[in-house]
Parts: sequence; structure tokens; C-alpha cells
Amino acid sequence: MNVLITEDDALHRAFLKTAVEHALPECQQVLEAENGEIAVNTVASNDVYGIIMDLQMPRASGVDAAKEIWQLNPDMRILFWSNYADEAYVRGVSRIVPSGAVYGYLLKSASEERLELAVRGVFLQDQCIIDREVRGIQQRSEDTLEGLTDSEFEVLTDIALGLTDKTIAARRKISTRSVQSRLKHLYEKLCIDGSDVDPEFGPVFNSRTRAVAIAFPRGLLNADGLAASQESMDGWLGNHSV
Amino acid sequence: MNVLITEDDALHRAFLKTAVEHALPECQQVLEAENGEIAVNTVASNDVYGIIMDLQMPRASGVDAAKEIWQLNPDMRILFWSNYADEAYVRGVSRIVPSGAVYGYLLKSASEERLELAVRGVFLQDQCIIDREVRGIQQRSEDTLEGLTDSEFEVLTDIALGLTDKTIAARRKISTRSVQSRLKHLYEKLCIDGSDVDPEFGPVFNSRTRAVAIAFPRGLLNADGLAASQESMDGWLGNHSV
DNA sequence: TCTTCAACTGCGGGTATCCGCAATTCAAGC
DNA sequence: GCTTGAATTGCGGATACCCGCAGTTGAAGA
Repeated sequence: MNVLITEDDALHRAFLKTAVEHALPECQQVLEAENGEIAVNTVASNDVYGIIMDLQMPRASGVDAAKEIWQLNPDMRILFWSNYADEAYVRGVSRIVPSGAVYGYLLKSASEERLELAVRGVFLQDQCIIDREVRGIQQRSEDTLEGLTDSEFEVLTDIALGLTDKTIAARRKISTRSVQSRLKHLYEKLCIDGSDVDPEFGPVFNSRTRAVAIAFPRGLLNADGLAASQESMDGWLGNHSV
Repeated sequence: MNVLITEDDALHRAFLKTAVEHALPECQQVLEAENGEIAVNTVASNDVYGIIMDLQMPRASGVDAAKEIWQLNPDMRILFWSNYADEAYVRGVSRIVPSGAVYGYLLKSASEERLELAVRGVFLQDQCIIDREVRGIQQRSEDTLEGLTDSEFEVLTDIALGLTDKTIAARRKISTRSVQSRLKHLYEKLCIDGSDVDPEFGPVFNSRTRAVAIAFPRGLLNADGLAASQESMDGWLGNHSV
């Protein structure tokens, strides 16, 4: 039984290693990878039983790596280990989990005891262990009233990339008016109703950029997610113009 | 000689503590603070000789804390210790360093040897020790051609907060046309010249949001900086409407 | 002192965005 | 089958944004 630790920070890597060795005496070998790319290669060329995966990493992020690994082996046990419970991460993970897969999502602020419990639960007993806080985000994002629809989330990332209405319409294969309609709903859910008005200068906020400004601190968007969207958009642009 | 370590991550805090104890046998006591607020209080009520300060922290960020501390005691030696060399951080730090103050800026990826050298250099020999990579960013941001003017940087944060042209004009006490003029220069430096045109759908990008989309991965903007700008804007909004 | 250059400003117009109103579609639920 | 509700789309207009041109200011340097 070999465990792979994927984490760029050397300190955290060492901490995870001792924690795994302590919690899993059954584990024969602890493999290490310092980014997603190396992790994928390691899994391909070794007998890996389970993975602890950091989500914030330079180069291939944790979500990308997990996606690739699960495509090759949908039964792989993966315990995500993240600094933040950003909705962008939670959505990213939820979207790539194969049905029936065993995984966990723990925050780095969790105690060593909770970590070792999660390691045993996910790796030995096939439990899905989701941090309380993460679970909250997950549920909220599934709520129709408070959370964003997938459509709204989509259009949010599109404007955050700087696309025009027309381009979004072409990319998502809907009309320009529908894009604006989705935007309107997005603005409502983010409480951008134009009521922030200065008596002297009129509306204070530009809805479009304000939406991005609100989405960021709320964790709806983050740098990693945007980089991923940017890539998929570059792909679309290339295919499209040819 | 007491040293204060300000860092939210417990692992890194412990690592810094042993490093300081090893590099500075002269140090009598190592104080610890897990956020900027506590750091300011600690400095106020203890005899602190020098500080190692993380820049990414919840609540009061490292820049805010350093600013407050330097206002009370401009001679305090501060060694900044950061995950990233984002231009937003570098600018933030450069803006608050009192003239003649002794400080350092090291990345977390630096080796333990470099860290201990920096600790001795800054605390014992009053040297300013700036990481090579950070220094590069610093110089580039001072370059008139490649880097952004303070005006351009200002207007960039304003649109990232979602303000309209009129509101920016009012806040910065210039005309609406000047805001647009600054924006035009900003767009040029970020290479947003409207040349990204789809033959079928016209311009691909909305300059305003595209600028923010480009500024983020480049590190010109980041979440911490935006939160700070947001606060100062809230202040302005309050003062203004009264 | 004169020159030079960058920033600020006004004017005008072309385009994009925002939004209310209303018709259509389509799937879910009684 | 009927109703309900959400999503999509068109139309039209009010605003906001982007930008070229040109005149002014102000400060640094010959």
C-alpha cells in the first residue's frame, strides 16, 4: 500500500509524510510529488493506493491533476488538502468527482488528529470525508435561491476573462440577449441592483466589473479557476478562427 | 534582543522560530503573532527588536500591520516573508517603507541558509536584503515604459472594484475625460488594443474587464490589495455622502 | 527664458452594455 | 391535459464606455 503526497510546500510535505506514517502503519512507501504534472507521472509508473493532494500549486493545479488521474483510474482515493474553502475550488472538485469515487476535502487549518482520522477514513474505510466548512459551501452552492446556477457561474467566469456579450454568446451558443439575461440574474444574486447611487454623480458601480469585484473575495472566483477558464477559452478561440 | 514572528501558518511559524534561534544566538526571546492585529499589539506592549512578517494573512494583512508599526517606530527592522512576488505586494511594501528604514523581502521558496543570512543581515548589520526575484519586479515597476504609472495603477484598482468613470473622477478629483485618458494608457500598456477581433463577431474583449483579467495573473492585482482598496473606498463613500 | 513633453480637459460620435416589456419554448408537476 | 415557472429571444431606448482630435496647463531641462 503506497501513498502519494502531492504538495509544493516542502514543510507541509514533510508534515503530511509524518502524519501518514503515523496514521497508516500499513503504508509501505510514501511517494512525493511537488506539482500536479509529477503526480500524474508518478501514478502512471507506480503502484499508488491513495493520494493526498494540495489544491494550490504552480503549474498543473490539484484539480487538473485529479481530473487526469481519475480519468485513468476512477477508483483512486484522493484526499484534497487546501488552504481555502473557496467556492471556485469546491465547484471545481465536485465537477470532476466520478460517481462512486471515494474522496475527502480537508482544510489545512484542521488539527493533526482530524487529518489522521480523515486519512484512515478515506484510505481504509472508503468513506467520503468532507470538512464541515467545505460541506457548507457545497450545500450553499447547490441551493437555487442563494447559490449561482451553472449558467450564471459560466457567464461570471466569461466576463471575468474580459469577454464581450457577443463573444460570450458565440462561445456558449446562445443569443446576445440571453447573455444579458443571464447577467441580469447574476447581478441580482450578487445584490448589484443599481441602488448604490450617489446623489451627485449617479450610479457608483459598473455592474459588470462590480460583479467580478464581489465574486473574488467571496471565493466564487479565484486565480486558479480563472487560469483554467482562460486556457479553455484560448482553445476555443483557436478552434473557432480556423 | 527580542524578535517577533508574525505568521498565520503554524508550521511556518515553528520553522521560522527554529531558524531564528539558530541564526541569532543573541536573541533572548522569540515572540509569535498569528495575525497583523496581534502583531501591532505585541509591538506596543513589548520590547521588540525586529520582526519577521508574513504578507498573506487573514484579517489585518502584513502590509497594514507594517504600516502601523512603522508609523509608531520608523526604525523597526522588518523582514517580509512571502509566498509570492506579486507586483501588488511589492508596490504595497515600497509605498510604506519610511526613508532610511531597514527591511528585507524574502520568498518562502528561499533556502534555510538564505533565510538565516537575511535574518543576520537585516537584524544585525542593518542591511536591506531583497530577494533577487523581488528586486526584478521592483525595478520593472519603476520603469516608465514597461511598468505602470501610479496614476494608471490607481485607475486599475478603481475599475477592479467596479467603479464607474464618473465615480472614479469624483474620488480622484479629476474630470471624467481624464479617467478615460488614464484608462487608455493603461490599456496600451497591458496590450489591449482592440486588435483581438473575430471576423464574425467583432471585438472579442471588453477592455475594462479584460484589463482586470490580465492584471490578476500578472500579479499587478491580488485579493489582499483589492480588499485594502475596497476598505479605503468604503471610507471615502462614507465621508462623501455625509 | 524658451522648449519640450506629459498629463488633463472638452467635444463629438460610434459602439457596448443595461434593462423593461412581452412572446415563445420546454420541462416538471398536479 | 393543464398549469406553472424558468430560460431564451426580440425590440427599443437610456446610459456608459471607448476613442480621435485639439487646446490648455504645468513642470523639467537646455
